[in-house]
Amino acid sequence: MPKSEERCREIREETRELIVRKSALYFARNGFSGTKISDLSKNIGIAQGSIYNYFGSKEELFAEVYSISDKIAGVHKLDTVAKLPIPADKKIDMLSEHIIKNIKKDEMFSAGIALFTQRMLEGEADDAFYKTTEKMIKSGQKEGSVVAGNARKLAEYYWGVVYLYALKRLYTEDFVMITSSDLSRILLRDK
Amino acid sequence: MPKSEERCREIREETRELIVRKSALYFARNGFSGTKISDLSKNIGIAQGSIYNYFGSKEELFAEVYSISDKIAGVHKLDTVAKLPIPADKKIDMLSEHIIKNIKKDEMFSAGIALFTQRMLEGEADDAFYKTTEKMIKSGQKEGSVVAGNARKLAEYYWGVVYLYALKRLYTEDFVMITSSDLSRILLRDK
Amino acid sequence: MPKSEERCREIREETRELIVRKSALYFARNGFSGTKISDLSKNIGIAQGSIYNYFGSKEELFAEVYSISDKIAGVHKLDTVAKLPIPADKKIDMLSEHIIKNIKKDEMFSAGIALFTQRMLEGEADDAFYKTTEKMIKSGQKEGSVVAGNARKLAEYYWGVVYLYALKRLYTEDFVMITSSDLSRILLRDK
Amino acid sequence: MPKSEERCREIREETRELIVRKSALYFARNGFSGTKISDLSKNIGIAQGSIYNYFGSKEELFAEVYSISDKIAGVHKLDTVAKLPIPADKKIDMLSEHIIKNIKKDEMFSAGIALFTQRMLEGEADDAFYKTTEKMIKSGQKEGSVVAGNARKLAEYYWGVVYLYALKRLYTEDFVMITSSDLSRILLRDK
DNA sequence: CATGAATGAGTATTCATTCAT
DNA sequence: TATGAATGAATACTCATTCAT
Repeated sequence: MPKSEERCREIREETRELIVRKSALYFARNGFSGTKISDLSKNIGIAQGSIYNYFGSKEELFAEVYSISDKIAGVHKLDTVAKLPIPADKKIDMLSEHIIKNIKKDEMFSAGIALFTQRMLEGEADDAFYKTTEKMIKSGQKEGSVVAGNARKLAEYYWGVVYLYALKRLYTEDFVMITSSDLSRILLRDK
Repeated sequence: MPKSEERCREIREETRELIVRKSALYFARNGFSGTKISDLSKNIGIAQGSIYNYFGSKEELFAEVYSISDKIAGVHKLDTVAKLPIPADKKIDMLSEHIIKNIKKDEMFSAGIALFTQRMLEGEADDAFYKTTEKMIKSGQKEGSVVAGNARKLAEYYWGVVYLYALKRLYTEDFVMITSSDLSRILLRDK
Repeated sequence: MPKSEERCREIREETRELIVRKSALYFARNGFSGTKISDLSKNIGIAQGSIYNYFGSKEELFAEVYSISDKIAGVHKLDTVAKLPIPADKKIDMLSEHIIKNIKKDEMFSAGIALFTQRMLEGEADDAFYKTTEKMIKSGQKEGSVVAGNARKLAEYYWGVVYLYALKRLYTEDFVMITSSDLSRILLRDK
Repeated sequence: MPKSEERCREIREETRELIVRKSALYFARNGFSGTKISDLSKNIGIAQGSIYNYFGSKEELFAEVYSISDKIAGVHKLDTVAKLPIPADKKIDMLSEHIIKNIKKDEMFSAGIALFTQRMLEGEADDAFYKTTEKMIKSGQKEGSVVAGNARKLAEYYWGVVYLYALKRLYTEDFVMITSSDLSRILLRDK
């Protein structure tokens, strides 16, 4: 019965995915210690024991969530944008627009950003990510559109602010969102 | 012979203060759930039981820490600055310098900021604080030194960035600090 | 495959019942403060944590034990006896025989009586219970078989003595039990 | 300064006495485990530490309280009454009157009775006490004034009821007291 | 001796994890 | 594989006792 076996794997994959996504939101909001497996399972709508059919431990689940936070946040989009044959300031505007739009409409995006950045803060995550931003910044500085200053600092600053608004989105209903041009202005000179 | 009542109160006050200050740093770093009373007591250098001579529960201690986070961060300094008879851009520069200097040299300041802002995020803290910043921003906008835009948004943005670097300071050794003029630039037009 | 929901409820009900019954004996003997959850769990034969799957706290468990003490003691039997179409002195004799027999043979009965009466002493329990006894006493007084005196006083006295021997049964091996006619004589005139 | 030394011992003796008496009431009401040193000290009006200047431990204090419970209850009065050259029924009436009067007017008497009887229940206390009562009962039986039955049983029964009303007095305001003749009737035939 | 803050062993409670069904 | 009751190690909290003043 190859078909049923196939279907089985599918279901398994779906459940696993469900767990990871729902957990991501919970972990992003409450942190590792602030998240109880019992809460998680209630939130997901499965039994506590079931989680352990997919992940060996809370830590393992968290690691998985961490490791896909970049996918959730769609961080690879950055590379796509970075490679476009357009001026750096355009790239930065595109990026900012993309980010602000997604923070507004997609809670999961915010969770991804929050987790990904926390991972970065703890020195675990992909340095390549900052490197790409730095490159964009340096091009912009050469082109005269980006403010002066250490490129690494500016990259950290830019993403820090993104993290900040992802957090705000996750924690409160009631805050005033910045615009994509506010965000871009971190890097871009006033015109 | 009983201890002098005066001396007794003094001792209590000192110990209480010690507990709160040391706990603040710990809570700021590890959050509520991530903080164990046993760790705290080790860190403070007193017995676990002693903490309960001053606070009824971990939650109560945390509430106290939260409630004094503004004092730890010295938030009232903002009022002093706001009242000075100088242009808004000068005030903002002074404020930014004060903040950046303290984040660099005083971990406790960062802890205060972090806790205070989290409290704000949870909608518990003093709105008056933002209000003061907003006023400064509006004056600056009239004077032409501050960028256009909703004052509340700008205030939240400014303090958000402060929070961000307080967090960075608390979590990692290794990050590139922004300058006070980077911080001021959130509000001030490029010259 | 999930356990049948029916079976689950059954298991829960059984375990809950087991905990309450075994705890009742322990609480009756040692009081609230004298009872440790660790002792209870050892005595019941389950893990400490399991108790907390059924009761939120030691206090809650105690309250439950208290609240069913009347069922444990089978206090409703009193109503049955009270309604029989026989003279009051016969009813009283039947009641006394029932009580003395059960104190002798059933430790749990004694525990129920002890807890129920303590609850009464604390003013929490069912007054209806005394009322029924009072009625029986008043009938007996009209019929000339019961001693003169305030019916409430006699009822309290009668049940007080029952409580006393329940306590003796719980605390010591070595005491001289009264007979059912000793007990009845509290209410009945000498013939 | 022999006088001052004398006075010193006196004060010490008074404080010790105060502790024991106040503790007796507390222990009688709440039992050993239900009594906290902190409550005790608050209740007595001295510091916790001070109690340890007089007693080595909570257990030692309790033992002291236990050991004087007979003095508190004035149990030796029983011997005095027993030796009077009057019929047993008169003795019993006198005893009952004394007991009921004191339960009504003196909480401390009730505490003494409660503790003394509990000690008896635990098999620690003075058997001589029951023996005296038994003798009185046996005389009364010979004289025809006391009901038939095992003297030990009757003695335990009589004092059990005394204990019961001492407890009621300690726990509640609101109960109907028996009369001394109710109490005597446990032992005496109806006339 | 009196005091009350400090102590830490003991007790209550939580929660990640296991396992029989 | 899904379930949720059971587990016990980890954690929060209490309280008898000590001790510097």
